[in-house]
Amino acid sequence: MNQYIQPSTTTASSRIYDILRKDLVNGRFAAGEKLAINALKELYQVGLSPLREALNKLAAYGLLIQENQRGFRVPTLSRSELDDIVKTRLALEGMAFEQAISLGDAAWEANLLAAEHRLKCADMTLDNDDEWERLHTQFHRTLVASCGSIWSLRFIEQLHDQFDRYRRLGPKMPVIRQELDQQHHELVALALKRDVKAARKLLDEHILKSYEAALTCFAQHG
Amino acid sequence: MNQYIQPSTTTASSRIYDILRKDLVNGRFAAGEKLAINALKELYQVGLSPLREALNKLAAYGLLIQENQRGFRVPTLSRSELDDIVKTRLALEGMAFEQAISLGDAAWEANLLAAEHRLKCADMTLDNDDEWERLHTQFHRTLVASCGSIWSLRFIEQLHDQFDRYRRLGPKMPVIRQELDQQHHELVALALKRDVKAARKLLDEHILKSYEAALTCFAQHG
DNA sequence: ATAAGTGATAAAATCGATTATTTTTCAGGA
DNA sequence: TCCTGAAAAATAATCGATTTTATCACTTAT
Repeated sequence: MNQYIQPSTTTASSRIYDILRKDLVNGRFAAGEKLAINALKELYQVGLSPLREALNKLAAYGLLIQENQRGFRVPTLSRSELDDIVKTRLALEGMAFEQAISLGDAAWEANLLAAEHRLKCADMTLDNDDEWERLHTQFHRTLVASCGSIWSLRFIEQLHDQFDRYRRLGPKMPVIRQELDQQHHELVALALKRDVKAARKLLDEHILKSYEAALTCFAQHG
Repeated sequence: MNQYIQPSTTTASSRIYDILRKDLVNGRFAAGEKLAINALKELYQVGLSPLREALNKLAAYGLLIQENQRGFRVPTLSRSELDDIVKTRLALEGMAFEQAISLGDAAWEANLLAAEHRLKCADMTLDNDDEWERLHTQFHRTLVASCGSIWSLRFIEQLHDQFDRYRRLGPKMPVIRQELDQQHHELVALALKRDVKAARKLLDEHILKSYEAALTCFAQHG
């Protein structure tokens, strides 16, 4: 494992960080909203110091905006930023996937099959969205895990969180969702066949299709 | 300006963040070293709360490693990580530069010429390394500034900081330095000519040459 | 009617002290 | 001599209170 991953025993600060990160990605707070620190303190039943440390980390990570003497705000959403996120994902994730296919060993293949299977199982049980989201994130992480670039993986994860802020706002789209699920399967198949070209092409399509889905969040909301 | 930039009035936390970030990039603390928070408190004459907030942000940014209940450490340096940083820079910065040349307007051209000129002036006065570093960073930031992708710019800046941790450890190399300075001038010339292909090629060479210089930090140290 | 000032209120940032955890030290036993 | 584990010391994390800064409602002057 690499030195940039944190765990070991857990602190109030890291716990609240994980929770807030998830809540921010899930759109629990409105875009542009100012976070009232004292309210958060009550809401999450946590002290001021660990809370502020978590908020500071989230701001450095890009899930919050920090303005000196004015606390923290949720970043606004815009079509142009979504476009940027998607373009950057296409480039970074595409390269990483190609590398991952070239470099991936048997353990990676096994992880990939396992991640796909777990995701498929979660697809069946229609409730428990949270769990599906977790497995979906894990699946995409596994796709590129063997690319060999710690920094690319880091950036890709950050972009996924940003992208998901948009995607999870939109309405459920069973048709698109089904197509995306189908692509998950095909991505694994192409990856295992080491068909770099075709896999890359399909990943691009996959990202663009989910972009399509994410775009609908503007139709509904602002 | 974009919402991810912070300024306005300044707090103890943001002040100490800027200082620590610079000191970390400059190698003031040894790689792998554990930071004694109380010592930092004395050293920078700052309270515990703002200091911890700054450290948390730096950890999220990648200039520190945070381990629960064990405080903060300076990330170690390794050949393989440097390779990763350089490869990722080549990809991200290369794309961004191509875009920047395509999209840059007259204001960008003016900024570019200004940044180059300031850097050249700093080249003359051999003392004041800090100022040169600042202008050098600013020059490279300007090169890609008009690429249109907030997220790429963000990642590129992060990678520059990481790269500079290595570069600034090595010995001064006047010959390579002179070649790099020459390339700065040529990069501007090609960018203004909108010669995307040649500019991209030169930027790649530029990054690889500074990689060469950064590599020497391993010859000296570990 | 608008703009600039003023005081009250709310909120953010910071401090000093306390609590929890890790690390070190050292005595006792194999 | 080398473990082992308990006590002591050091350090990280957190809390509660204080200070500083922004915000809002209101007054006064242009």
